[in-house]
Amino acid sequence: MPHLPITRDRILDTAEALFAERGFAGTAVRDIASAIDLTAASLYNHFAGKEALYAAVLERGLRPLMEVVADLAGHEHERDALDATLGRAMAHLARRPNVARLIYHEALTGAAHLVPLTREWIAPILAHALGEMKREVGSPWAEEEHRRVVAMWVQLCAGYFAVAPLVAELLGEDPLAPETVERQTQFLRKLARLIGGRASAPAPDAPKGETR
Amino acid sequence: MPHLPITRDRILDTAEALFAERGFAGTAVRDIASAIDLTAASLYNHFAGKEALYAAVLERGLRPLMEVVADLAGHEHERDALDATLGRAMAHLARRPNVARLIYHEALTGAAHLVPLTREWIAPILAHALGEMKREVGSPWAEEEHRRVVAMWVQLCAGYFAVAPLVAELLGEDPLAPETVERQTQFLRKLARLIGGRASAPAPDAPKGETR
Amino acid sequence: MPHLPITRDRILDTAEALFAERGFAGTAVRDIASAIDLTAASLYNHFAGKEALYAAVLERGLRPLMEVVADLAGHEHERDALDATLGRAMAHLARRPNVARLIYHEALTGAAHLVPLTREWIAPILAHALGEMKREVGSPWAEEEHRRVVAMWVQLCAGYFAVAPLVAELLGEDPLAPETVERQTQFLRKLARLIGGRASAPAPDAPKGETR
Amino acid sequence: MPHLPITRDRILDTAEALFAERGFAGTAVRDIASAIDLTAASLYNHFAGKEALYAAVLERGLRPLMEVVADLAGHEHERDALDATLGRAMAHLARRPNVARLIYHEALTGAAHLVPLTREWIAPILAHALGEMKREVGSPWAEEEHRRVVAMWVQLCAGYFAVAPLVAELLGEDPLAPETVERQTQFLRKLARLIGGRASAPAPDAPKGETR
DNA sequence: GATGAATGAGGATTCATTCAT
DNA sequence: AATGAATGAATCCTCATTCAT
Repeated sequence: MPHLPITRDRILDTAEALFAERGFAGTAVRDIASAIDLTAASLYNHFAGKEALYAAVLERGLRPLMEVVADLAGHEHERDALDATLGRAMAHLARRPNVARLIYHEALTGAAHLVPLTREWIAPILAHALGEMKREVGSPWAEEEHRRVVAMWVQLCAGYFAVAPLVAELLGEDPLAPETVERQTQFLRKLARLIGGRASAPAPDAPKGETR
Repeated sequence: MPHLPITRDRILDTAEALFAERGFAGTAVRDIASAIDLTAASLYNHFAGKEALYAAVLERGLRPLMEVVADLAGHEHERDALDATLGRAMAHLARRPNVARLIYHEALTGAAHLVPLTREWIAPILAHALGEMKREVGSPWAEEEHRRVVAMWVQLCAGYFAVAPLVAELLGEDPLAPETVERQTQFLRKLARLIGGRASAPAPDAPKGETR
Repeated sequence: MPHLPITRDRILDTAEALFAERGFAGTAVRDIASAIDLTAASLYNHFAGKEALYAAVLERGLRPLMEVVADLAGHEHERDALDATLGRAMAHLARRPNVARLIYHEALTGAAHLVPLTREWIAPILAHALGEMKREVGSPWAEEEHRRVVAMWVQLCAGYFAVAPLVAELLGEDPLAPETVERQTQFLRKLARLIGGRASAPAPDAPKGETR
Repeated sequence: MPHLPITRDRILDTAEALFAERGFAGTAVRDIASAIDLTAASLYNHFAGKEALYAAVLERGLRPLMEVVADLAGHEHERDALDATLGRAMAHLARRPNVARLIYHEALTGAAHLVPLTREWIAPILAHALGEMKREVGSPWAEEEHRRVVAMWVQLCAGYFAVAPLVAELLGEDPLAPETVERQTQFLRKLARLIGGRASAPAPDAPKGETR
């Protein structure tokens, strides 16, 4: 049972929020520090610099997400695999919407920090997913299109949370509210069924737990 | 037949590229200026400031895109409307991929500049699109889901170009190459057919021109 | 006929004085700037950075000194060559005592900036001087000692000005006052005669001009 | 038989090395501390501050040197006094070359820390030395020049070690190697004989012990 | 004695912007 | 139009120092 988050974690929390909101260049170290009543100088007792802090934020944010997805890879052969993947990924992102935004910030600005991480994690996951899709029967997608399908799901899951602020503004609903997330998840599952993804054939039934 | 682009346009071009690449905060006025062998000071003879320049870039980039979409709204009732929309939007974005990235930068950082523009343009377009969808027969989507469908298409069109740099890095293909864009467009059309969008029912036939 | 020194030169002047007084690490860019009623930011319109400014100071200070010495090399064969060298070098250093101090600062801290300059200038001069000494007749110095003789003269000329502040403090006389410099020069000439330097044998007569 | 040097001495050793290398302003307390696997904070358990540490370094470095010279003053009347002085001073400085560099750093930067020490030590020594020189018979030096002679010897002894790094770089020999030091010492003794210092007349014979 | 954490005071550098020329 | 020069406000970061543990 953890106590109050220790300083280092509080810094990471704040930094994550600000980096997600303003991007790397738009975020001042001093702002991160002062958001938790710290001096910028003090922050340097915990992180070597802005870059190092940013890297730590990304690492901490992406690792669990990668693990969620990688974990899925293990149960892929089950019927409702895609349903479960969508559920868990959406649940995870709903709890850490900033991670989605960080990913998009990175993707937009060249992904310098992302590439090393993704080389390590995304590549194997992608390979696995593509393998699964190939084995699928009755899929409407040609093998050449499989990567596009994967990319589509990423866009629809992560992108939903990444652009949430704009959606909130335009549509007047809170995209992060639990019910909204749930509705979006159901929407994605319906989409999955319509386009005959891996889990298309049998059972849109399992209640599956959205992870803690 | 345009001559050498006059200074103002060259500034806009460069600014668009840099803002798209680095975001607003990450782009220095001096970098924009020196990219076309100009002093930062000179740039102020053409634009009132960084903000004004950024606004001009957005305006110039978004207006034609809006018009493309708005134009579609006028011929919506035609059979292959969605197909045509996808084709034109993708073609437009392929020519101005930076616009997509600008949109995403904006969406990620609160969309302060985007909101006024979108209030003016997006709202009516969205309303129209929703109207069309409602009139559709045999659609698998409940009315509650219509907005999600629209958002999905936006994500899949603009998002594709926005995250192009990362895709290029990860997939090793050039997402902006004409053939790649064409394949992605075909992919989206296939998706449209599978999920029974507005144009789903009847005829996936017309060849329609991709503009320019 | 030059007018008021242009800003860039005034910066160099001030920087030279402060670097000579406090060393590189001990000198704040802001102090240099404010000494001529400039903002630190303004200084960056003239020099790329502290390092670049320092390099420019060294370059500007050392080049004429090198030329004085190199020039001597051309008239080495004359009788009173060493006398003339001492006179000119001392006169030059008396006008730019900061240069001597800069050299010593550099020598003490690793000479990172000095080495490239000296490789280019000192090496040939040293070679020439050694050649002259070897040709000398009746010299009390073995060839192995020639380099030590040269080093000695450098120490006694430049060193005199470099440690001038301490001398001033300890001895209570102003080492930079013209009469004091003249007396030190005479002292060195006497020393030269005593140790039978290159020009020792014949004529301590020439009136030699101390350069402009 | 000394054990492992206790912390205080290790700090002084490291500080001496770094101050000699980089000067006072260029040396960070943290660097001194971390060089012996200590925290900067811990260093404050041993010294009141950077200034105090620097003063302690100077004190520890200069006192023995002063004593060597002062000791000489006691045996001045002996024939080979200057020979012995040179030998001991060079031997001492060869073992503590950093001291020479510290002295020069001080001399260059105003000698704020040096002046109090020198007032106390140098003044009497200087007075004594001058007295000895005056008593000398057959000296080529006028009384007015005596102080210059003393200053010359200081420059040639201490200066040799102070600028050693630059010499090493330029001449490609290690100025601190025992043989090199010995050769330089012999050179200075020869110089002493040539210019008829105090010990000029008689015997360059004494075996002299290089002190401790 | 040692240290993690905190901090005020700089310190180098960047940046958007202005203005006289 | 263009620019060199200037600048206030930041921005990232370092440093010497303190203090509770």
